Amino acid sequence: MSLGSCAACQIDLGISVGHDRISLYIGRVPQDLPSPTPEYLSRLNPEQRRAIETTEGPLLILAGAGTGKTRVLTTRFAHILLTGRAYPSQILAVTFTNKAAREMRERVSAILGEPAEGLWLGTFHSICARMLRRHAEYVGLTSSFNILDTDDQIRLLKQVMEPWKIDTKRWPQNQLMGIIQRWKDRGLTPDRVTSAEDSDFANGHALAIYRAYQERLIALNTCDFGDLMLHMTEILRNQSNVLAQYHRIFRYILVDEYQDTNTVQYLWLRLLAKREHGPSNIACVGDDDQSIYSWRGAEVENILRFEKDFPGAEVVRLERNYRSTAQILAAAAGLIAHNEGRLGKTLRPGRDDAQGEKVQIIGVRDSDEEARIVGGAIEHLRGDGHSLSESAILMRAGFQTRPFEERLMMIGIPYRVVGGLRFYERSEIRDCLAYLRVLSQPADDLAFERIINLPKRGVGAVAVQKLHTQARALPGPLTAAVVWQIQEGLLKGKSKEALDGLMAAFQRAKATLETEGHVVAAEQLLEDSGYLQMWRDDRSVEAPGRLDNIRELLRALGEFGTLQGFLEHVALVMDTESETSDDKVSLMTLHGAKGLEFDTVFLPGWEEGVFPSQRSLDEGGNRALEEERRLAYVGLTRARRRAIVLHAASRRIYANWQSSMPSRFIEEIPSEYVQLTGQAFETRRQAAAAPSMFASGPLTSTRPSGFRASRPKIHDVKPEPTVAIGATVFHHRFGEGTVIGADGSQLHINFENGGVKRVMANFVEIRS
DNA sequence: CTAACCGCTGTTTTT
DNA sequence: CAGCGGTTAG
Repeated sequence: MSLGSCAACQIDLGISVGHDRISLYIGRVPQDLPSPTPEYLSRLNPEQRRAIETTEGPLLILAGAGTGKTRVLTTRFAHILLTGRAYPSQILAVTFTNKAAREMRERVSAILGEPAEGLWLGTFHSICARMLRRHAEYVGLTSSFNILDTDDQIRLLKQVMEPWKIDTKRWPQNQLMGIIQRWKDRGLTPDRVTSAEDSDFANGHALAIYRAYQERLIALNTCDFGDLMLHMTEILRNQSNVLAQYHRIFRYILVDEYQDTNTVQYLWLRLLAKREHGPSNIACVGDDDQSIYSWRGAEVENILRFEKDFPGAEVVRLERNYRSTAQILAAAAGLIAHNEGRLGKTLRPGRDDAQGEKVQIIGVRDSDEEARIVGGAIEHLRGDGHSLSESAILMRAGFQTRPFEERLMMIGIPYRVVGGLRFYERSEIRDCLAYLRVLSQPADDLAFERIINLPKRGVGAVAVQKLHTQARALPGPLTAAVVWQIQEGLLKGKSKEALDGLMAAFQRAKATLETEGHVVAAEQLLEDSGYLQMWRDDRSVEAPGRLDNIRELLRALGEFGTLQGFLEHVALVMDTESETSDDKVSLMTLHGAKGLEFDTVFLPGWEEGVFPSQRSLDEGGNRALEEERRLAYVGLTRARRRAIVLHAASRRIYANWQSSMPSRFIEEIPSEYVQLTGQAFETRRQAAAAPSMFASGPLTSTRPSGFRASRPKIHDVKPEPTVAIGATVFHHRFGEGTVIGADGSQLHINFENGGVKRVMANFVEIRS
């Protein structure tokens, strides 16, 4: 994005045409808006207006679910512009998702009546990337640095770890990656990690490896995601001239989803917001009750602490909910009230609708029945004229979609799984991207390694290893090592031919890039390197589809002015705008559902161990439980009219059946807003009678984490019966059968009409 | 350097 | 159960 500058006001601007247009527009404001209440401020409630009209000084907007948060944020943005307080380029607006950024941009445009361009509006990462390209040299990068994906990060770390000879069985690199990321989330460069922050990972080598990893990233002229924030924050901390420059630019700062900010994001914001003279015009919108990303480094404390960080901050609470029925709101409020350490907010119905339906809680036998009931209910709703896109099935984990997909497929209901594998994550796309990355940035060894033997060129691991040694000696990137080896005649036979050809392809593409542009160059590179031919020769069923995807990639490439612009888009945006127009039921995780709403929401799998997830509880104790509860709250508040919670008495986890208890969250919803159906009564009574789970269950467990026994346990609702071989038993699904063997509590039963099956003993009734 | 096999390990994922 | 990574055998 090229920025113009405006001599008159001494600041960087967006596209200067935009500047002219906006300033003209602002100049007309008094005539255009004669009434004291401009149109865009009408029909807002008093709190919302306060959140918009309090433009000066720090402001925290606590916006509960469905209280018009996005509307407030966008109107505030527009209000600042329309009242002439700032030019578009003087407002910094940060979101977490590209979707939120896009939405905000569109809605601001709608209020302004023209496209909003040249704004500092985007995700934390995209804005940092944009800044970092300008100041890359301060951290030893050049402005054309590449951004690595998670896959490359792990591969790079693996390489870096090698000299330490660490037993990756005991100390998996994924875990170390996690530690490094947490450090980055907290704004800790290797130099800032104190001994107190250090990890005992691999006998205390973690920090040294982190340092080496960072050095390697710089050498490759690359960044991982965390670096975008970390480097930029470091620059703002150390380079007062750079910081001053941004202080001059940004008059107003808007932050969305503040409860999800991590420490670096907080530090970055604080640096930008706190200026030597003048107030901090920073407005943060968030909801502590919807903080569900602590496992990714988010610190709820940031929002809880806001008034201390920014003394004199105003706090506005948005509590009028315009989304859900009174019943759903009351149920959700009752549930979330079980959390401690909240800022405290009570959602009130904002519209005078009827009360609506109670939250339905349905107990079922197993996951098949759960899917059958949900499928049936959706069919029913469709029969009553409701469109499928108004229903969603929200679950704790991605793999839970499986039975629902099967069922919906069987009964012929179209569905869409949101958050599955994304376009840019497909292997053929990543291969192509690797080619393009090398073209744009020959020092990107990771990209080069991915494609050096793809298609197969007879360059194996051994050869690559040799190149690495070579590259280290030179020192330089792998591509340079290859060129050198060819020149020196160190390569022979097939591998020489192959690498010669590959390097020539890059050379030609580079030339074409200059003369005919990046699209032609990309196409030529993929052709000359033999990559496209590889798929054409592939006789498998997927091959044609993959070629289609590559064609799509090239088409998308054409939408960008430069190769680098495109690569940045891919790295940061990752999301391909999916067709939302089709009438389909949405299946997604609760995390994926944040910010969305549906008339009807199905919430399956509300069982102890599943939701709240046993793993969370084991690892994070009470903190994690509260986060799980917030997740449940997010789930319930997605529903406009109907929320249906389901729980199964037994569920197949991996290989075997496990009986499970209803989630404690079900208990926690006040009973007056709930309607129980099916076996719920039964199971809950059993649960209450069974000593334990609710009172002193695994919540406070001191069991060491990571131990295999910590996986979801079998909750013995009934005492385990002892069954003799030869006994006749009855099973609710398979009918009568004869016990022919046993394996612990698992019985081998020969059923009359189902053959031999293995069944847990407490699932059968003994007949004789 | 590839192909077959064993054994382990299973959340959530805005960027 | 199933997918992946790592090892081993050809």
